[in-house]
Amino acid sequence: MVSSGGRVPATLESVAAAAGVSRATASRVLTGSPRVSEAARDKVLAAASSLAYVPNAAARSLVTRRSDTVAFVVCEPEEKFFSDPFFATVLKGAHRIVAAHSLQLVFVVVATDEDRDQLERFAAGGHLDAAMFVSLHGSEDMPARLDALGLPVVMAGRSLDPGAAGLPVVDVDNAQGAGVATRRLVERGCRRIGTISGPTDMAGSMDRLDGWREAMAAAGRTPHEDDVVTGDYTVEGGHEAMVTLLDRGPEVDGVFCANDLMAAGALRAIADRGLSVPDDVAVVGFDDIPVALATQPPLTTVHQPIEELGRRMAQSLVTSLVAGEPAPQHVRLHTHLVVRGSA
Amino acid sequence: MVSSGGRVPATLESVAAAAGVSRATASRVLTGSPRVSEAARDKVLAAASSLAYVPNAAARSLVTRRSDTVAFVVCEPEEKFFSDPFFATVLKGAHRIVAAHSLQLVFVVVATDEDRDQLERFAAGGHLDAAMFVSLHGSEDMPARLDALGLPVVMAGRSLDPGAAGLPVVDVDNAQGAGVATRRLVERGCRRIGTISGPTDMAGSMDRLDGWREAMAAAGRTPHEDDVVTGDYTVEGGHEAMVTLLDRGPEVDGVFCANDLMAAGALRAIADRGLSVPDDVAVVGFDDIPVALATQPPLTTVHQPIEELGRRMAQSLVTSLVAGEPAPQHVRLHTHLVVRGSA
DNA sequence: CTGTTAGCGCCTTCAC
DNA sequence: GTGAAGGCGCTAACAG
Repeated sequence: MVSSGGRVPATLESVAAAAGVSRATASRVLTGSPRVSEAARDKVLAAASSLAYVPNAAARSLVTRRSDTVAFVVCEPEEKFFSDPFFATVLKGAHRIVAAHSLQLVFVVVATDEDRDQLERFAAGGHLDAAMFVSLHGSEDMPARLDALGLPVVMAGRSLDPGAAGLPVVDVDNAQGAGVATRRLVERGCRRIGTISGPTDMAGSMDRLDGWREAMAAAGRTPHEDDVVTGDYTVEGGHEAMVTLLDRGPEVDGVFCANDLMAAGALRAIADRGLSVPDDVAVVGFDDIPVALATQPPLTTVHQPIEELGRRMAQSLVTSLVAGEPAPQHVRLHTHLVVRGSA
Repeated sequence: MVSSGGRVPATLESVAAAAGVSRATASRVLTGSPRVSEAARDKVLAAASSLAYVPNAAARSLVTRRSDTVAFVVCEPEEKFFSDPFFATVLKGAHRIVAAHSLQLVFVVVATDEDRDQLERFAAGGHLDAAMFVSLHGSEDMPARLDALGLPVVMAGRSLDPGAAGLPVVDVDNAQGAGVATRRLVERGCRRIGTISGPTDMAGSMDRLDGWREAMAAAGRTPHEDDVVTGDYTVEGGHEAMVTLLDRGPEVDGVFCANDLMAAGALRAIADRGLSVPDDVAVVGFDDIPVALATQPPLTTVHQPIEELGRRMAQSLVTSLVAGEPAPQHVRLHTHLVVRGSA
């Protein structure tokens, strides 16, 4: 408490002096080395606390060659991602685990090739000990590039980049989730079931589309290509896509949307047409974010454990960082259907 | 390109050697010092690029005593904040500016006193050059504590902590925005206008409530205390609050909600009652986040420039960090009413 | 304009 | 168990 507004930074040197021991011993105590006597330990600890000692991060990092920093990388060429609560929830989960291990989380956005190079040198410069990736589009190569630098890496969902094959992934069974959603529509008695898919350059989108296709086939349906419209995971995109779907086939009476935001947009398009949900058109979403409760009617949707996704990614990095063990190659989380009013 | 998967970290020393100059000169070139000859500069730059040299952050930080790191601090005792897109949007704006100045953004959540102490020592340890705060509840003292450490600080919205008086703030005129919203309800002909406020321990919530009160008074209305219900900025909270409002006064025909998420919940409660919006009850929200487009009907709401809020906060820190100038004490952004279907 | 000389604060062999 | 000494990679005077 001595130096509250303290202008004196207190170094290991001063702590050692105050404790009447050498710098080496003080260091041993502070890093938790076992080879120190009780007495010395007590004196050092007392001195450190009375001087409000805080180890200098840079100095430590310089010699340990670790930054105790983990990156949360958002690969977002189109910046739509941010308005999706999905993103914040993953971040929250990741932060929780990372903080519990006294690591710091740096937030990085990669949109341009310049950003990519900058991130790579950032990592090469020793700023980073590991990185987790979210919202991977197309053949994003940053996971592979950082992996090549020797950093532990993990991705939320597969990457379409061939170079990323074999890197740790945390995801849910998108195809299965989509299948459950589609089956709900079938069992409800929908005659013509369409789908609004996510961007075609994202693995998860494609898996959900496949899930829809498979479930349709399993139900003996042979969907027309007109019943598939590609969206962009936004409310507006979902609205537009639904308009298209309705224009192409006014008899559509069931729709599986690849995320809740698009489902919310679809709901609005349906209402604009004077149609009612779920009687005229039943709608199922994916994610189960808060907006699913705010729509009219509330959304029937495929729940995925978003926060846990973030936790598991962080856990994966911590495992290979702290424990030094290899990270699990693929963690797959479970989804389940939450039935509300829209289907 | 030589050492792509390079095991050789390349130091300033090696660059200098390769360029045939001293370490000092190499350093001057790399830090952009003017006092270097063309020739030397070229040789150093060539050597650096051919060796894929990346300066070691820790070493530099150790001597410059700057970390080039800015913290984005979320003071969130109740962790509801994350599901609000508001949060992600501020983060996005802040990141943009921070990245443009080659600073890194570390993401910090403060929920417990332990977190507070940890953040303080993190800052004291030289990890941080500045910090911006978001979602300030009650008398959160971290802004003041970091300020006491000598770090530039900025807050999104006022803090109720007396110690934070005088610290830089970026916000909108909440009272005015609430007033515009309320007036809309009055002009629409609503007879009994209620409000769902935000948490009472947040300055912005109280300002919006005041704005409602003032506008009511200006319109010659003397609202009953029953017409004020405190919410928590979540969809569920808004739903509950609306139920209460309707129970207490079924004649309520206008409601100002302190944010869009609560407005979305209110919409649902109204629909559950078999009432229609805006004919039976008109609703105005605050924020203008994407969910405002997803509700049925879409929300009439007070737009605030959320991303700009983040940009301005970052700008404030950059100003006092890079330019060394004092940050603007109070930046106030503008709001405006966006009329959609709900009022 | 450039090289030389000192550390920045800390961890870590290496002897004792 | 403990101290002495060296050096991580870089910048910043200080001379020339």
